[in-house]
Amino acid sequence: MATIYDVSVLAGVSLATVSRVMNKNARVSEKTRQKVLDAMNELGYRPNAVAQSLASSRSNSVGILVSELQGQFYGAMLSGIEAELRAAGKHVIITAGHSNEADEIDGIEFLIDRSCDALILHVEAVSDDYLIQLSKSPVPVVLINRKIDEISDNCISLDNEKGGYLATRALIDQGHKKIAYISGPKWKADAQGRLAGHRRALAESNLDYDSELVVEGNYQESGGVDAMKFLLAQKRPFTAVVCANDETASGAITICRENGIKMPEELSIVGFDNIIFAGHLYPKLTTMDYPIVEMGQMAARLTLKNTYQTKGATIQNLFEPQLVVRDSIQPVLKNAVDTSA
Amino acid sequence: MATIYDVSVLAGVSLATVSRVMNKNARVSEKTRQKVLDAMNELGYRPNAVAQSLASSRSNSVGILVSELQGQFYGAMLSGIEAELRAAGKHVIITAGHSNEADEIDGIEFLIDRSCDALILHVEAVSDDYLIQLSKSPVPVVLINRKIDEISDNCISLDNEKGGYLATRALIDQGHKKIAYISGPKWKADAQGRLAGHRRALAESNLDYDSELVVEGNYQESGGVDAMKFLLAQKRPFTAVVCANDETASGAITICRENGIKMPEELSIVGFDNIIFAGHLYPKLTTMDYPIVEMGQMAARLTLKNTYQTKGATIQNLFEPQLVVRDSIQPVLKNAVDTSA
DNA sequence: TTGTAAGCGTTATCAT
DNA sequence: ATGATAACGCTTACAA
Repeated sequence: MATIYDVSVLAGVSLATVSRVMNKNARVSEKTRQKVLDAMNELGYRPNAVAQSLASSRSNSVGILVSELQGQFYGAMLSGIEAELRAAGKHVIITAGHSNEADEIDGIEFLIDRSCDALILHVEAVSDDYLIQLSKSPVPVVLINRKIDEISDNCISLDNEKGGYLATRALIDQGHKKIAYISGPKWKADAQGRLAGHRRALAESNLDYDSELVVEGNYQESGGVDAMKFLLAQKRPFTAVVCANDETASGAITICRENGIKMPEELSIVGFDNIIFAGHLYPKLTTMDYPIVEMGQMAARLTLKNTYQTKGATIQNLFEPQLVVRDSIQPVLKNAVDTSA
Repeated sequence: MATIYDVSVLAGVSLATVSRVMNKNARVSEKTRQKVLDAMNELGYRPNAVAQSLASSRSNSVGILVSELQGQFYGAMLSGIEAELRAAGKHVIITAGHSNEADEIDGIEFLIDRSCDALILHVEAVSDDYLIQLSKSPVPVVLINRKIDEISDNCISLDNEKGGYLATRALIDQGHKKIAYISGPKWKADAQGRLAGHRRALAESNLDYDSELVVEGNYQESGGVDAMKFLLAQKRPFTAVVCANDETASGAITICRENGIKMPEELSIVGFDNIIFAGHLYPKLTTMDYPIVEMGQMAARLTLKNTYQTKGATIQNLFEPQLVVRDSIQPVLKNAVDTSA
């Protein structure tokens, strides 16, 4: 592999000059510029990124930490970020935090150690304090799906509480009174927010909050499956269920169908996230749109602005979820799930 | 940020000694070892990964290139790889190739420039020659979902042709004779393989290959949607359709339902990949299982073996797809899609 | 077992 | 506009 030295020799100039033509900033005479460029071509020269990083403590790449590599939500988020960054000529280093503190910290340190120019994090387990501290370090950080007041400028987040509220509200507006809820893992902030919104909607309409109808899932199909089995086994009537995300809803729907429950006639369902699949479920899922691709782009844009001085970008820190009405809800009739079946 | 120098001073030893305790290989007296460890702790020392890479041309991380960050298939693949590698203490740098040659090459060079110790690639656009050439370079390469004879030891692939064959065969066995096919992008090798298998199954049973019933999709829901619309508009009868992957099937199913076509009574459908969602579609999708998680793990294991001398690993290069029967197919009756509807 | 010192391939500060 | 040369933080012969 040719080095900058080889190029300098072939071009008959100094190392410094070669470096200058690579980093377009400094002025170099057009003539020597060409000589150098030619030499580079002839040698098939490619700068050693590691050496560049060491010398300049920049890397032209931003580190991304996401909870899981799997899942439509994360996939969409990564796509949004990557597309925007790549368009700006930046590269992306992605790693996973697995929703647990040790892995998240490990991942963050890995990214920093690779001298990423900036970080975009979707972290769940790590504490606010840690992040506040982190944001004081030299490497710019953008948080996605998390809002911390002290560093709110660096947060791109969704109003989860409002989403939970709107989801439940959609059901209440259709006359539902017994509304079950399959939550995400309760230690997660977004799961808490959504559930809080659910409770607010209930309270606002003077509906009781029945803790027996609230069960914790895992944001995955399997959680929806288990939770719905549990709800049905309880034989406690409900006419609608809001699921903390679409995967959960999908699992729940599967179990309902296996139990011969007609949707939406006998049971209305609303999901959360509006992943691509939501529109292909049967019944097509009414859900809260989580503009995760746009938010990913926004996070990237914020990074570009903070770190690479890209200008002209308007930053939107808080996004609003929006109800997407499809086929999975309908007005309540006398259609409580027959718990004696 | 503390450097190795700070540690050496505090511990009262030389740089080399500190380096030695970090790289457990060389022998260091237990006493000095402790002194160094203490100093590291006291300073909160973290080695500079970039400097390490530059000096040693190793990075303890492997580069992964995948076509898209989005999609259940890629997500599963990434998870499989990452889990295995992380368990071995290796990190992962992920980037996307977007199924086009320029981006794929760009991504590969990016990874090499980061001095990844090895590469695991899911590439589609780049030529065999390029990859053969690449595999002669110092950095070990493992290819996933691609088989190139000259470097078959480094390939972890699925027998796509057999999968296509088996999928169609399942339908033929149920008496179907008019079988439509929604392909993946025809320039992709796996799409070609699957379609070839389809044709072989047809030929074997003396069924005509009707090119009017073969339409090209994009491996996504949208492609399934468009393709099925097209097939239905043709008013050319068929009693079954095999879709080149599950997303495609999902889109196709949506359109069928919108057109009042009963599945599987009026139309049998089989997918390919067996992504998680397949079991939650309605009807539950019969599909070819693509053991992508295992294959990802295997790719990781092969990398570990080649690059880090991990031993005791048995490598399986070729995987077999397997039919997973669910609810989306049934024996043919007189149930051709009513094209006069 | 431990220390010395020469790289690794760039960038960046001074001179010129 | 160009050239020397000292970092950057670590690894690794080679000595001791």
